[in-house]
Amino acid sequence: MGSSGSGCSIVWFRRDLRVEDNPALAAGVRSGAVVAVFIWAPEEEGHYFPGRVSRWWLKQSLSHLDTSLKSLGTSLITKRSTDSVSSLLEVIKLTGAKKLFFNHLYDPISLVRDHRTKELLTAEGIEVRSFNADLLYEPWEVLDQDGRPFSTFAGFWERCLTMPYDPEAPLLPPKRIVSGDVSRCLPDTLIFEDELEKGSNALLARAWSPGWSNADKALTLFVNGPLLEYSKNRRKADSATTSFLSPHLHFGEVSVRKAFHLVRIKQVLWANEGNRAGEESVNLFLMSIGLREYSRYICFNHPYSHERPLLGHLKYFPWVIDEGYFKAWRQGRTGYPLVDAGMRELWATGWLHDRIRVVVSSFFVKVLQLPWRWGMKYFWDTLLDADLESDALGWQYISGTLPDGREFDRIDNPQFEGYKFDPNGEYVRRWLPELARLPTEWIHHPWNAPECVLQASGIELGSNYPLPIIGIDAAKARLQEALSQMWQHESASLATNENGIEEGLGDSSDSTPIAFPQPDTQMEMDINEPVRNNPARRYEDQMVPSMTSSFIRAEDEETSIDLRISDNDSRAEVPSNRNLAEEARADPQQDMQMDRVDNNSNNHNNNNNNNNGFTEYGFSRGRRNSDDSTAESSSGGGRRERDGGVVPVWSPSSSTYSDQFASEDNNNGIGMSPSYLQRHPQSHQLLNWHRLSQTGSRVTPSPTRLSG
DNA sequence: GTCTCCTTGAA
DNA sequence: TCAAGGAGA
Repeated sequence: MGSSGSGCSIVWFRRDLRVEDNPALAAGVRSGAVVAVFIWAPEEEGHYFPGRVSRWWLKQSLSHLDTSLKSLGTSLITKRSTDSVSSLLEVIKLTGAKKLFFNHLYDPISLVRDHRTKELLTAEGIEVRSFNADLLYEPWEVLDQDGRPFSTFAGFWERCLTMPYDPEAPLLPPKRIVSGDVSRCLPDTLIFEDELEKGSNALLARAWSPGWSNADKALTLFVNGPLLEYSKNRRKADSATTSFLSPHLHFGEVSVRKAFHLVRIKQVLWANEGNRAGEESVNLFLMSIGLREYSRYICFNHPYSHERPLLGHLKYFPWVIDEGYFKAWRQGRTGYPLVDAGMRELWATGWLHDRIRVVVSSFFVKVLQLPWRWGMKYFWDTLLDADLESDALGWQYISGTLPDGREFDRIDNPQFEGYKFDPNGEYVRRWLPELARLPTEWIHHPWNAPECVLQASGIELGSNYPLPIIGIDAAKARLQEALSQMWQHESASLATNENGIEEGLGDSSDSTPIAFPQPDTQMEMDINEPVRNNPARRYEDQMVPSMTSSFIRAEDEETSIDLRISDNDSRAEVPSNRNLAEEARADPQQDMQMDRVDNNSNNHNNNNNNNNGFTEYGFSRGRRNSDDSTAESSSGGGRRERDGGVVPVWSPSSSTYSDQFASEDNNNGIGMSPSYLQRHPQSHQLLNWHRLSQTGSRVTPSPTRLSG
């Protein structure tokens, strides 16, 4: 313990559970003795307390990391906490550390927490530096020609692929770590699962191997194997040809940059060979990496995106609040075999093919018309790779609340999708044993099957397999009706507002939390459930909402963790040491964006009528300590000041930024911009006219004109 | 063959 | 929307 007390560094592990290509760890090692810390403070996550399978993964991954660290010369200090920052302070006191290094996260809770950490520790005289370990490019690096964030994935990704500099090359693992003095710092034993959960989790280890070196192996295997056929196979629900990297990526066990570089090498190789299929596969795989990047990008630029739609055009949509529907969906008893098979697979394994995620979530939003946040929360609770940013992006995409999202009023028919993704019905038969004997001809629409076929297959619709919960035609009709209701509400509200009457919840209806249903006591699964044997309570941890440890009451949910600044405020500032030219452009909105910690005091004027304790915080990544800008490069490139550099933070500054999504109304998410209208005139029917007229757009808010 | 209408896929 | 592709006139 060479340097006890003489200023060792804390390396704070979070979702970067690897020793390879870990810039924070590398910086720690470079600067001397290291104390590696993991703090388990799930209560800080509010609703988003990790689900059972996710906690299982974390447990394995931490133990794997600890083993690696031990072989390098130190070990992982684990702390159970309800407040990460005070736990850090405690560890710092006990070890005499003088520095703290960590890698960036981009979800809103982390941004607030990390900023607070930085402020408090800096005030204590601790040097705090943070790094990019999670993304190819930091969100603030990827901007359009006007220096603004992109609003569509295509633009964003195109820019990423044509950046003037490549993503940083991955770092090698340290050869050796000098351990700081942790003799006074007792690790806590972390409890990630109870006895019941242990039983449910027992089988997970057969299919998955958490831990960074396993992740590395999985990456290598994928790149040298299924990657080539990725494009061909991606439409098959049942194929084992996806990368299976997502849980590894979620916990940062594998570096996205490493994956990117490996895949790029293949791309060059295959391009030289003229292997079109291979190139196509690479592009598609990189695109899915890109979507992950984009999810962080969106979350950073719109930190409420896990709570609220980015587009406000569904503000008045009358969602169906029906827990019976919700339950049928969760249990895989909707009467649509592909949907049901997917939901049962999710239930049993915590995993779902990307295509099937689209199918079940689209069914949820369009056919059942349940509020998307319920579905997102259920995914959060059940997916092995549950990831707030990615899931928020996915559900918003499906719900059509992104500028480049799907059309809201187009319903996909699960029957046809069934024959597309599962043409032989194998997937359905695996997860719905009650349909196993049904001929392929009927497997995706048993309700059409002749009675004699059903009988021969041992199926009694409505008894051992449900009839469709709602017909697709009925769902379409209901959706149209709901949309016209929405327009009526919208115009009524517009009229009210024009009369100068403040509409009490006008700004919050879209975002008004439709509270999560009360937890069921159990799932009452009467289906064949392949993996378990103690029926009574085992599902409890998967209930939506699994908020047992949430400190947030349901009625407070939005105001507590929604961080509901007006979205003018919520757009982060440009880092103070970067992009100054862009910042300085003479655009009034940009000027407002320039408001800073120290000189802004009038930022709550933007009809932020749901002020609460949190609204005083603006979203700012800009206020960096001067030491931040002494960025050194841990990876030798040095072209960018990525390392030790820009910290995405919240600050008490409320930058009143408003980007090209004219969005002075704080609750409407992005709002629609004129350019969006030009690009997507078809979406006009879904627009919020009120907002349009406010944006200064020349578009006449007249549905007849626009829809014609 | 070519024009139109329709469906489908799409981040 | 928008592009692509199939069916049918």
